[in-house]
Amino acid sequence: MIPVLIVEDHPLVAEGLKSILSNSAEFAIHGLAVNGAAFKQQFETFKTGVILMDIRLPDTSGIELCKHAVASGKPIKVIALTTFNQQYLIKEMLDAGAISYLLKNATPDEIREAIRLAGQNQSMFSKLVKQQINQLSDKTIVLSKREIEVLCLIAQGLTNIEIADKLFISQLTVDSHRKNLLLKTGSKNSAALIKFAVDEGYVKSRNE
Amino acid sequence: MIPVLIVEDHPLVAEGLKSILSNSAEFAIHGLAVNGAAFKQQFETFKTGVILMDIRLPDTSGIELCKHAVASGKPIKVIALTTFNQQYLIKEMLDAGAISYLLKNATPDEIREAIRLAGQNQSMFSKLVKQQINQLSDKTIVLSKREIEVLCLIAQGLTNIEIADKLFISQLTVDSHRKNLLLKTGSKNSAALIKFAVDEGYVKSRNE
DNA sequence: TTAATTTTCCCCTTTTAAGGGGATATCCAA
DNA sequence: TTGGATATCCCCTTAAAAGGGGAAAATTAA
Repeated sequence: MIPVLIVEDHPLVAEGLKSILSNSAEFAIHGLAVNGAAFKQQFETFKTGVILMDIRLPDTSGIELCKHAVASGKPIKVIALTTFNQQYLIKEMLDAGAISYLLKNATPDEIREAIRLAGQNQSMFSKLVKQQINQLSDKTIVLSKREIEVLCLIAQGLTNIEIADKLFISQLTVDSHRKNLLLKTGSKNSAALIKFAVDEGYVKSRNE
Repeated sequence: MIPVLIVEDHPLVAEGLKSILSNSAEFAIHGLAVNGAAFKQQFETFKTGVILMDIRLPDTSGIELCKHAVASGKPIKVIALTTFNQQYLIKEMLDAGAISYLLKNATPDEIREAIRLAGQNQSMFSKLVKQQINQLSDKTIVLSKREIEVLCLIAQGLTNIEIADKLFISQLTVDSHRKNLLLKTGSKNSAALIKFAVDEGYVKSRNE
């Protein structure tokens, strides 16, 4: 019997998880935390088992909570369960010590299997997540702080001159940054660059 | 007893919905459709009741299915249930005949209440959706089909000449569309336009 | 069957971005 | 302390987008 702690702020998804885990005697639901505060409280009495961890939470991020859980030294495993398939989130979550990373379109069978595997210290990733992880090792696009700064201003519709004014640097410098952004991201022009930026989470869409 | 047809491709959410509706004798789940094809089949035998309709589906959109359902003339009500809070989706869904629009972070109580209300021909909207609807009456940005088509190609990084080739129209026409897009959306340039497009859901982010 | 919108096409000029280099301080990490 | 990346600045040319019009078919809606 594997104890499971669910961290999930969407009631519907939480309900779904409870439903698919409670049909079987294999799993014992320790509790449901709808935010970081609730999690920390419930984690106190959680001695061993598996945590199903949402990443975006009202008051904090699942990445922080995962670090918290791992740092406790308890024999627990964290499975990330989220809608977000961004490279940088996957990387941070795995760096934080998560053993598996599933997307929310996962089937009940996949989730149950991931929990079983976690008990045996084995990983499991959604197909799309695997692709992202493979790309992680190949070509890691690393944008510098300044480049990200410029990128965000481009996304706001500023021209190079306006960006230069805002950052107190020469227009030529902004020009360089922009060229490097296109080069590094493999984008053909500003439009494609911004699309990339939103996809990769450098620029946040209003709906994320 | 209200018959309910669920249209939802995320297994977890579907499971959650089944769970919160099956506890009560008030609702009778007619079926679960995970895509448009399945919906059309199951809709054949659905005489009256409420449809919980996801918008983004693997093979079609909930907007199309809603139109289909309304056109049938059967005494049914459609409730949109989705993660997307974009103005144009809300508008299209309501235009298609949906009575209510809920976000997926809705509570079980809210969902049950929305179904009851739908049976009495009354609407219900999530808080954030209400805000969007209020803004709708103010300034409604309506992009034409062709404009959206061009917009998506711009987001892919194509130049006007490439878009013209792809759509078998003159480069000058694409130029016009692009100008109108900037004008209608109030964007200063392509970068801002693409940001707007992702925000409003005209262009899908990889992570949505 | 009008009227309105959409789609298509065209003129013009100016501004901005993109593509091709290069160069020098600075800062960070091996 | 010595590379390597970063951030800054500069040259050049070409391509593309933006800004300002206008106008005729084709659809769509009233």
